[in-house]
Amino acid sequence: MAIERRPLREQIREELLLRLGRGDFAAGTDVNEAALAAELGVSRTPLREALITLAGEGVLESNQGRGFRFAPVSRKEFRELCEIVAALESLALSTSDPAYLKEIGPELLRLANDFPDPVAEQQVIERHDDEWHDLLLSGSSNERLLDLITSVKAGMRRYAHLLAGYDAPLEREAAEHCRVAELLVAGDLAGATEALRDNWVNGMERMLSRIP
Amino acid sequence: MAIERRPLREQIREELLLRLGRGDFAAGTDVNEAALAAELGVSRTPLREALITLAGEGVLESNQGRGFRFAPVSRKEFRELCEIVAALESLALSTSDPAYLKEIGPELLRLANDFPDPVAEQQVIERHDDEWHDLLLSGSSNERLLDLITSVKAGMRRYAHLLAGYDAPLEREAAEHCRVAELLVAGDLAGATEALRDNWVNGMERMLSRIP
DNA sequence: GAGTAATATATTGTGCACAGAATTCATAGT
DNA sequence: ACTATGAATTCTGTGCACAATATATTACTC
Repeated sequence: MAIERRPLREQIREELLLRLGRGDFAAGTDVNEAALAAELGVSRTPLREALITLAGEGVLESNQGRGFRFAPVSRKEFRELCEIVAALESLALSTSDPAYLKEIGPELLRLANDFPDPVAEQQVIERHDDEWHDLLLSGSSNERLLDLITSVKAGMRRYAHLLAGYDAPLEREAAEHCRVAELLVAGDLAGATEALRDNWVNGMERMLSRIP
Repeated sequence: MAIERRPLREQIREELLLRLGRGDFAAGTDVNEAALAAELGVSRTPLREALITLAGEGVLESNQGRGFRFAPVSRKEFRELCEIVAALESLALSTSDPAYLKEIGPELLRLANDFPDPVAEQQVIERHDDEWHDLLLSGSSNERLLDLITSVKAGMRRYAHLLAGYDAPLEREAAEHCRVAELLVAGDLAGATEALRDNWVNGMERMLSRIP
């Protein structure tokens, strides 16, 4: 058994994000610290530390005396988050080394074409999508930017389960990823950046209808 | 006496950011929780909560078993932060209501021309600059974006005291602010966005030499 | 019966204590 | 003198307890 040698607060944070992605927590509901701590088998102290981290990422809101609650979801906020991530990923891509991007282009193309089956679990699909974006941005030397993107994306997890079982857009998503990869192979960095932004905007529009 | 009715962790966070801006903490040094808590007159619990928040904003780093330390500064990271804020503020400005921007244009112009005396305290200059940027972005309806910008700027506080007493660039900063405001009054939103990005890039270059 | 005051309950915010890890210091051995 | 080993110390990570605040319930008046 590989014993975990990391602060509990980080493990708790990841566990909560996992459950959030599964839709275990309803948006807008209060967090009962004692109950949740007992369920996780930890004390309130590291749990609260994880909650504070998540509040900083926009997953939770905190009110004086009322503790934490899962931030409500809305079309408006989803649009806001997509716009932010689009801008940040565009920045990361446009400041990456073109030579490196050309090099990983084929791999990106392969991953895009190798999109998982629509009947696959939501988790699998998400992981595959994340993998593609991570590879795409792996050439950026702006570490702060990559951290920030990760953080903002954590805030988008709240919307993950709302879009489960939505197969139709998968092909379009794959097609758009291919387009980005092809432009990179062709050495057109500006075009690829534009295509990436379009991917986010289009993906956003596709998903918006599923949000209350 | 106005009794504070907010969580201690938030008050502590602000106090630490204030001291950081004054250069009270050397970059790269460890935080001694017990000592700092005693100095602030609070217990370690809310202090740690504040430290965790600041770590999420990039002000601090945390290592297992070694606690927190003030993140080291570097030209590379300063450049990264400027690029990020430039992109985020550009996004905020470009998605603002043009009519509103035209309306506040004159006020922005007035503020830009009314730049404080170079001999003024660093604090005063910073506050004035922040005020201008806040007003500029006040037309954005993307609340998440505004929060994010605030958070990233908090991470830049570590560089504030390194740039104290640097009068020469003040005029150029003012001139560039004027240019943004004039373009907004003229109704050229795209141009203003571009000018704002230039302001960040130029400001970055101006300051880079002062960083080790 | 509705509205308000008073009480009880539940839950957070903060302080505190202890165990365990990391660092420092001392000591012994080569 | 230098390295290595081990003890002592410092400090973090986590659990726990209490006080303050918010919420729910009851009692009471009109």
